[in-house]
Amino acid sequence: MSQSLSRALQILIELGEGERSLDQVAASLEVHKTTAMRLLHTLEADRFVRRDDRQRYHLGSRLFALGTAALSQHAIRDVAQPHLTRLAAETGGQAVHLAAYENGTAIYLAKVESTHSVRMYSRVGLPAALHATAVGKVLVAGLPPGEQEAVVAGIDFRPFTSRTIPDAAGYHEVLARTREQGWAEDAAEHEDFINCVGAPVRDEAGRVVAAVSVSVPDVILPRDGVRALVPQLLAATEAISADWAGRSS
Amino acid sequence: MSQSLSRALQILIELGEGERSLDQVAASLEVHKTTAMRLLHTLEADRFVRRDDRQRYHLGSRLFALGTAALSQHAIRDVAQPHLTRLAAETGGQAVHLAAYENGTAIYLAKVESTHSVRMYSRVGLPAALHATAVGKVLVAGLPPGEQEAVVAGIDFRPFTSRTIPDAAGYHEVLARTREQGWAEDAAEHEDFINCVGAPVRDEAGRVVAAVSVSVPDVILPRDGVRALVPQLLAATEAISADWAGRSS
DNA sequence: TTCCTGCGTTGCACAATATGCAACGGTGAT
DNA sequence: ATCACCGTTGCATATTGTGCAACGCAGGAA
Repeated sequence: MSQSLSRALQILIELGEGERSLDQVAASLEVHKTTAMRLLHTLEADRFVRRDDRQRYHLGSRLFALGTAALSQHAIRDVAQPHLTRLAAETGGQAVHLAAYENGTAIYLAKVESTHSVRMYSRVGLPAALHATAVGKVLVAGLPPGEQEAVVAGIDFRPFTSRTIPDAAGYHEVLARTREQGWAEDAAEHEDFINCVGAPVRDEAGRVVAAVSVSVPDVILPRDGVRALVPQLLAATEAISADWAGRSS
Repeated sequence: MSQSLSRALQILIELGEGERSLDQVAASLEVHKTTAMRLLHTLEADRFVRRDDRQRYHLGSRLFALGTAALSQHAIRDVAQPHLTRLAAETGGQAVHLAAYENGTAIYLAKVESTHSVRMYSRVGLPAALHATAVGKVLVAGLPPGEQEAVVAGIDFRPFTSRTIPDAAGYHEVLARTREQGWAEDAAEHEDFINCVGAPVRDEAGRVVAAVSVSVPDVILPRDGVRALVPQLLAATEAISADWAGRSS
């Protein structure tokens, strides 16, 4: 679409991984230094990028402001936050995530860290695998049929563990079950020894607007034990849906 | 420099203020709908922008991730954080700010909220007025002489209160005093009834890399009382400078 | 000293790329 | 039925972004 803009966005994404020099940026974009320079200068003028005294480029301060603004524009986050915290407490301090569908991906919008010192690879703003997480399944299952098909066709069924769903056929079955029962499971399909359950948040019209999941390491609770958390999960998502429906009043 | 990129950045900045339609974006950029559309589509493809079901454009989820990445790339923030918290506690729960100079402006990098329920107009990521805040004075006073002059020449001495420094002449005096005494004051120059003191954080070479300030409403402490906080402020900034110098080991 | 290597910058010629226009296709409100 | 609003498409034009080559500058090595 817009080549130069698209390149500039790639620069920002790359700078998100760490500082770069002009030549490094130019090399990874596969463009001439001149081109990279002008993009960087434009970004710098609006504080999207900053240069340190060693001439290395970093993400600029404008992104702080936009980052928090972006968070507050996902209004569902504010509505859900107290419920997420409560859900985490009720389930014994497990990790709780809120995610929403956006543009072919599921994105974590909020996270309550587990009180058990277990590391999970997730972070607010990063995408969640659509085929290997409970929130991913819930969000895809809630898409209108047309879009759903397109999205599933675009999924790379890359395995994370030995239990990751390997293909579209298996995935469609899971989606059907998810719709029937109103919640989804992730049985160590994304990270070994971690089971999750997830359920949808819906708006007044019944459309899925977000998904909530609870993640529990095997050592704390076996898979059946995690399933037993579903009623509490559903109570939370229903409460969020209710708050969401009544928000503008 | 790069026109299309620059326009796209304006879009992001504007979306930071709230949702917009395609026509609104095109109007405020003063370009044709087509142009705005292609920029928005490119931004959307990389999740910098998202469209809701009513076709309104919002900031996208990529900005969450970049926002937090940008914060963590300002390493001074992590070094300073514990000291800021302690300083706030030592001074009786006052508001404490950390700011750094970037590209002609001072930007708030971190903030400890006051425990008194006083609202201050500041937020992480937003710029601080160079001529009307303690951090602004400290940061400008610490610039190399050449750059300092250029920056002062670019300042718009817009008054915020009746005590705001009105011109460059007065400002230069204040900068000289700031350098001599090693700290700066803001005597209700930015917000009525709020006094601040600020001091620099320096690197190994003595260059100013950031500034810390304490802000106190008149009702809590008069101006002399705020000045009495300077020793604690300096202790904090010196501790941060020391940590900063020894960080890479 | 001199020679590197790595960083960013400038000026210029070319054409690829972004732009504006005009017309179209929806959807929802009046 | 009509209007207002929102987004989309195709196309001709020249503005705009691009690549090249040469330059400046600093720091380190020899």
